[in-house]
Amino acid sequence: MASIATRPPVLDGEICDTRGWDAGNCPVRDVIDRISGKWSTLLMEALAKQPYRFGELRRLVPDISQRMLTQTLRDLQRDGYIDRQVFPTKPPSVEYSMTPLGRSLFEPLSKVLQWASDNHGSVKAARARYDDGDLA
Amino acid sequence: MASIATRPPVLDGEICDTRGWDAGNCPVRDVIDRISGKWSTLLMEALAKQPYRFGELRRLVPDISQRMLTQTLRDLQRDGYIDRQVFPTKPPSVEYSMTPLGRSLFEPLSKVLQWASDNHGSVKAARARYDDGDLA
DNA sequence: AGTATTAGTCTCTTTTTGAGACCAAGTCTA
DNA sequence: TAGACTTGGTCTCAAAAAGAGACTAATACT
Repeated sequence: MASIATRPPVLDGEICDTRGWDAGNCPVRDVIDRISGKWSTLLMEALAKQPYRFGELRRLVPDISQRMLTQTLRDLQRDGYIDRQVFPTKPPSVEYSMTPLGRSLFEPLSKVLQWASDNHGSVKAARARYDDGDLA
Repeated sequence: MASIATRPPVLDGEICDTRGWDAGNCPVRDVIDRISGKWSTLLMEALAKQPYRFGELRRLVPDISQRMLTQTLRDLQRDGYIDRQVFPTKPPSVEYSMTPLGRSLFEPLSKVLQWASDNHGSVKAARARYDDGDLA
């Protein structure tokens, strides 16, 4: 009922029906939630090029804490994107490298990274516009 | 010096030189950090299909809080990915829709989403393997 | 009068993240 | 030989972010 003025029509649940999109129980979310952290893509980008050791990654990403580096690497390893190999030296050294699964994910992911690089200007411009307060 | 056993060689800063990759001052991070939140991709995915109103999005993503919905939408709007249009009805209704910039980002992004959907099984398998504790 | 709607904001609690000390075992330096 | 430095972490504590839920104003419906 109701029909309030010129309001756009309500289209309940159409998305769900069209592609079976149940946001609450979604395999895509299960995967994406893990790689959408602040550090995941950054570390993937590094390891996509070559294997790195713990300390090297820490120097490469200067503003990550050891705690988050450890944890993010573990998460990526758990999901099968990277491999962890311990060299029994003194002190022991640990090398992280990308798995085939990781590389297969990084392929589409790198396209997003490329987009970000290409369109950084547009995004900065949009931010400036928004911050100048023209909400008209 | 040192030369500790069979340890892989240290390749300091190679990544930086090769592609000018300064993780601390990186335009890619500036863009990625915003869209890598827990809810950003989810809302983009919804709005890529059609415009939605605030309450519709809330119902569509049942486990998002109003607070985070408001904030994530504002962030996406600020970066120019979505548009916010207020209809002066009583009570007022607000419609969110994707901008051309948003669509252009969603193109590569949807590939990652597709990958997640396709490879959910492999990721779950990797997790099971890891959790079974075979760190051999 | 009472209830429901809209799109939020405000406060309070819980979770996540960041900063930094600390660890063992060995190597290098003085 | 004492002291400092290296490795890849873990532990604790403080700060920041996120979640839960109450609350708002103006109006419509019952």
